[in-house]
Formats: sequence, C-alpha cells, structure tokens
Amino acid sequence: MPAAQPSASPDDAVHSSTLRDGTVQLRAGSVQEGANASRAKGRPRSAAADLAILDATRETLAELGWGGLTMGHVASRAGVAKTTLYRRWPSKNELVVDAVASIFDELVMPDLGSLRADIEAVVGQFADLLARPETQAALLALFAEGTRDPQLRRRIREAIVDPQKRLVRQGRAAAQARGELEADTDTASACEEVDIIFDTIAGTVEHRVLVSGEPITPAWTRRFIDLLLGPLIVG
Amino acid sequence: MPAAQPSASPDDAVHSSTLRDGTVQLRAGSVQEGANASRAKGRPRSAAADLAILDATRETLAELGWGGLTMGHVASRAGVAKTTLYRRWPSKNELVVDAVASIFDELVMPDLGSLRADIEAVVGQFADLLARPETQAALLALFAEGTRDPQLRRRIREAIVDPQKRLVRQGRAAAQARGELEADTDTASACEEVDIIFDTIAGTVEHRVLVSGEPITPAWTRRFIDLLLGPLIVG
DNA sequence: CTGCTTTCGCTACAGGTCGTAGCGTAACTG
DNA sequence: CAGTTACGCTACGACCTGTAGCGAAAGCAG
Repeated sequence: MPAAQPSASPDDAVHSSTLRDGTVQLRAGSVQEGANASRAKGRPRSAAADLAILDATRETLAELGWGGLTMGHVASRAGVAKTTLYRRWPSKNELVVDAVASIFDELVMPDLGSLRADIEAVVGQFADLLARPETQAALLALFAEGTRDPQLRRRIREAIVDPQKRLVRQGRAAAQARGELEADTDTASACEEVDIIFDTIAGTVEHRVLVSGEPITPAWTRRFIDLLLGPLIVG
Repeated sequence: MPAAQPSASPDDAVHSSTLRDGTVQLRAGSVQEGANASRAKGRPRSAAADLAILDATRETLAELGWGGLTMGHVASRAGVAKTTLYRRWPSKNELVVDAVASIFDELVMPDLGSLRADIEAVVGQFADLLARPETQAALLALFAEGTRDPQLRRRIREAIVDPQKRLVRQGRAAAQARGELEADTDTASACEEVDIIFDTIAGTVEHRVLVSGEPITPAWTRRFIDLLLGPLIVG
C-alpha cells in the first residue's frame, strides 16, 4: 500500500479531487483565510511541474499506449525526477485518471432545436474524442483497472463518468421544454432514465469504436438514433 | 516483437484457433487421417498441459485479476514449466484470449415466443457472465490491449465478439418468422442492423456492469428493452 | 539576513516480471 | 535401434516498480 502518505500531504486536492479519503478540497484560500491552516510553510510545489507531468502523460499515452507508459518515461519526458511523480500520485492509475479526465470536459450539449439533432451532435463529439489515440489507449485501460479496484472505479466515476451525465440531463430538459418528451413524473424514475440513456449511448459508441473497431459515420449515427427514438417521442 | 517465432511452429493451431494466420484448425485427427501431414514426428504436446494451463489462467484471473496474472504464476499453478507456456502462446494477451473465449460460448438464444422475452433472456445470461470475476478481470483488459494491437483486436473479434452476433441474427430471424419484425429488404442493410443492435446491447450492458458498476436487475432490463423496442416492432 | 520547512533532482537499491537460452531427459515414430 | 520433438529445470539480462537517502533550492517567519 504505497499510497498512504501522499493523501496526507496537504495539496493532493490540487488536481480537482480526492485520492483515497472521501474529502474533496477546493484550492482557493482554504478554511480560514489568514490562518492558512497547514499550508504554505516550506517550498511550494511547482505548478509547472504538474502541468508538464500531465501533458507528458497524455503524450506518452498517445504514443506508447497504456502498456508502454512508464513512470520513469513520463518523468524524464516532463523534465522531472521520478520521485516527484510519486510525491503527487501514488500510482500510474491515479495519474492517468487525472490526465484523461480533463479531455472529456470539452463535450457540450448544443441545443440545436430538436432532440435528434442534439443527440447527433453529442454522439459526433464523443466519437471524435474516442478516435484520439490517447483517449483510446487510456479509457479502456482505466475501466479495466477499475473492475479490480473499487476505489479507483469510484474515482473514475466521479472524475469522468458522472460529470458527463449532465449532457443527458440537459438534452432531456431541452426536449421536455420543446414538448418532444413527456415531463418527469417522479425524480427517482427520471434518474434511472438518465442512467439508462447514458449507459446506452456511451456504451454503444464505445463498443463500436473500441471493440468492434469500426468508425462512427453520420449514417451509422442516424441509424443508431432511429433505434433509440421510438418510445421517447411523445407526439 | 517477441511473438514472431512461435507462429512458425507447426502446432500453434492446436488450441482451437488461429494465432496470426487466418486458418482455424480443429484438433482431432487433422486433415487426412492416415497421412498426418507435418505432424506426429517427435514427442507430441501434452493435451493435458493445454487444459491445465487454460484452467489455471481462468482461476488466476478470477483471483488476482489481470494485473496479478503472471506467466510464472500460471505455469506453476498448472504444474508446468514457464517455457512450456511460451512454446504455445507468444504472450499473456494471446493466452487470455483463448482462456476467455470459451466462456462466451455458453450464451444461447432461447426462442421463447416473443422478441421481448428473447432479448430479456439473453441480456440476463450476458449479465450473469459479466458478473463472474474472471470475465470481469479479463474482458476490458483484453479490449484495452486490443486498441493498441490491431492483430490482437482481430483475434478478439474472431474468437469472442463476432461469434456472438449469431444471437442477434437468430433472435431477428425468429422475430421475423413470428411477424414481429419486417423481413429484410437487402442483405447489406440487414448486416448493418445486426451490427448496430449487437453494439448497442453488448455495449450498454458492459457499460452498466463494468463501468458504472451497477447490477443488471430485471427492472433495469425491462426499461432498457422499452427503450430499444420502439421502431422495431412492426404491428 | 537567518533559521525553518518543504520540495527538488539525483543516485542507488531490492523485488518482481518478462521472454530467451541452454541443458539433460522423456515420449513417440519408423 | 536412431531420430525428432516436447518437457522441466536453471540461469540470465533487461526492464519497471516504488522507496530511501542525500545535498541543494525555494519559499516564509522573525
């Protein structure tokens, strides 16, 4: 269990989330402003090193894939000592989660005036994302590790999966406002609906691209949406 | 690229499938019975060792997961020298493909009298399969490696993915015979339809179980099928 | 400016895995 | 019997992991 110390270090929360304890700390001025509880005593960590490491991780991932990604390799590529990596991330998995999570933030729900057009646009964005080498190499490898390590799976869900469910919620809300979808009856049922739709779209596109290895063409997207948009349309 | 030589050895085809050439040979008495073309000169390979290795692979996979699976570990567990593994499989990936492929052969299309019931049954079988530790540990890890190695991806498709499309074809044919689905207009379009349906069902269930980490309940299955069975039903 | 604290890069290390090579032996064929 | 091939064993070099110790650098408090 080599991951013990870094979570005790005060600034693990710098990269947006928890390591193993449940607490999430925002950066900013911590609890009391003047006090600076346990921060800012000695030499501060180099923010430039953080960025260089994450960039080097993404680049190496794209070139050599998951198996070729070595902590030593990333370190030398980032112009940083290997020990510096281990001071920030306890293992390769955690590093890659942080390096990859940001990629998915570029997905947006456009609101193009119809549910079909909205889904088509998001599927297209997602397909483009999955076509990139670093995403391809990282995503399934992360998911695979997640099946073994519940802690890691939780982190993946918090950092990558769950945030993207906003797309489904936004798309549903827009379609409901247009009258394309019925309004929600109860909240719990709506949540399950969101989960199902998300698993369906994400799972199908991932399976198509990453497993079957076939590209996402506009024609395919149309047929896929034909399959989905049966019982959902109200009129 | 250490995987070059073993494929030259004459009996790589012994384990049920191809290594890198496209040919698939069953074991049994090979092509001509008396002739034994290029086989049977020296000491034959132990079939018991093959089975022991594949069993040991599945067991180790279930216990230690992909990361914990070591060639040396598998060898000693199977009561076999490590070199014997490398004489048969060029790498861990290839070994695991063979060890896992057979698991999926147990899926069957039941023909229960309605399309909904058929899908429900197959989804249930698939969910049970994905709940097993060795499947969980292996499947995503294999897919992940496949994104890096086109050769391996082809093997995975041939050994694991494509064979299961029979389920979709059988289910569609049965539903068409019952009049639940329209008959196919042209063959190419039907093939694409099969691909889409397969990616959708497999991808969604995998995403639900392996990524979201939520169980497949009967209620979930019903809602998922509600989502699918819109435009497909003819009446 | 002088301590105090923490991070930095560097080197070295033990432990483990990979995949191969060489050896003597076992099994099977003609 | 000789010839051929697989077998188990041992050893090996190369690589990666994650940690430890060192001197130096970078901030902050007084």
